[in-house]
Amino acid sequence: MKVADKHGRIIQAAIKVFARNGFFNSRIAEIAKEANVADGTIYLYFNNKYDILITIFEEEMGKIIATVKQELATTDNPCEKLEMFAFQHLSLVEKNKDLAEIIQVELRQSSKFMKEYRNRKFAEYLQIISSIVREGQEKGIFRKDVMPGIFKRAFFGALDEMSRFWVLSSKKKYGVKTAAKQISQFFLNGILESPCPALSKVKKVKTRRKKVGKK
Amino acid sequence: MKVADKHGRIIQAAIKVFARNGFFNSRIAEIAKEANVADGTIYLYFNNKYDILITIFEEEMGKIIATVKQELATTDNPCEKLEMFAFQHLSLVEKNKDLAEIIQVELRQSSKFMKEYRNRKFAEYLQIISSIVREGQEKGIFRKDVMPGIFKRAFFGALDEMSRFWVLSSKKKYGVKTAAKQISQFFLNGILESPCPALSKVKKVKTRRKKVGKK
DNA sequence: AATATCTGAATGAATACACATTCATTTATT
DNA sequence: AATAAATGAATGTGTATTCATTCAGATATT
Repeated sequence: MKVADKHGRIIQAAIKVFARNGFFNSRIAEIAKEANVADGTIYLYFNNKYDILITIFEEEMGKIIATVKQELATTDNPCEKLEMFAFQHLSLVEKNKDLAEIIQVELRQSSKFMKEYRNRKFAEYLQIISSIVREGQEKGIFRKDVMPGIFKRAFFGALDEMSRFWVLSSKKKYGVKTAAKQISQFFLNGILESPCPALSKVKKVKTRRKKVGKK
Repeated sequence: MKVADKHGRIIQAAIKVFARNGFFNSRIAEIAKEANVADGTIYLYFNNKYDILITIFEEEMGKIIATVKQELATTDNPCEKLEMFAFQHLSLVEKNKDLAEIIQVELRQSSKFMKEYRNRKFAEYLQIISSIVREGQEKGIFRKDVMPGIFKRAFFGALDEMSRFWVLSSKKKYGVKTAAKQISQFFLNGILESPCPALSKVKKVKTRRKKVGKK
């Protein structure tokens, strides 16, 4: 039971190798070597190279969603939930650099199948955010004109880009806590010190123009 | 001068084909066919397949940065600049779906070179955002505790994720204007209706904890 | 307890094939 | 006629996948 669990070893090796070279530039032989397994052995556990990638996503993403949901259940304050989500997300990325890189970089391959696939799993993850927003709106804490569907993407996107920075550059200028705090504060309070001056008396009339409704 | 400009035709064909299949799943033969050119002709204009991708990025990204900078010069109100940036970004994505998909999906390939590459060009683009923030802070409009380096990523990330949604799903639930308006409002004003209740009297002491200064 | 038989997980050399790139030839331009 | 541009069939390489073979351990036979 020490050298066993080939499945797990292959997955872990693949995460490492895919993160290192990218999916298309990774050789099955390299994964096999990393896992201390023969090339052919991989095909006893996976149908093909692509199947390994899918499995990584499937198995690991599930864990993440579960972890986050569980953590959020410890408070019912929407503001705090948002901040917790940010912190959790960034922490998970930091703890699993290789996995994060694969999810961020490789799973964006435009294969039709992957598009669908990513959507399904991600929908669930994004859903967490929009639920928080709706909860906050019901409690009268969040503005009613905030569209949860847009918000969830904006919030996730902000975290995601911040992660990418870490994943790709590896030299972190900001800590997880600082980043999580800042980002959730942007979204909660905005960045305005005083009300914005000209927005009412604007006259530019350049490209953009239209109403969008006061509120 | 009608059937000429092979360079341009190849680039345009490649944008289409890469967006359709992804870089690695695209065949030179397919690009050649799409451009009405012989396979070999492509090698009269480009060193190799990868060179085509680089060129797409180099040529098109430059145009975009120029356009956005020019547009922002029409106002000196930081708030408005932020909203214009959002609108411009999303508009450009909408107008160039294929290109947007390539920049979003393909250029995230983890090849070492591309990492560096993306960074250089993107730095310039992100720089635009942080400049707006600093300008706003100097004018006393934006809060001083906002870190421009984090903000630029958060803001760009929010727009980027919104774009991805459009690029991948193609069925737009929200218009460009609505999205740009919402996203810039999130960042300017936050989403709070009333001050958040518990944040002061929080006791959870779960994972996160730290200050960041009142203001 | 010793020996024979079976089993299927693991191996890695051999296979098969897709496709980027080349270049001898053809076609257009001057 | 000379030069340049374009062609596309042929080449060669790289690598995912296969499969005949091995062999450690389980099970049966004596």
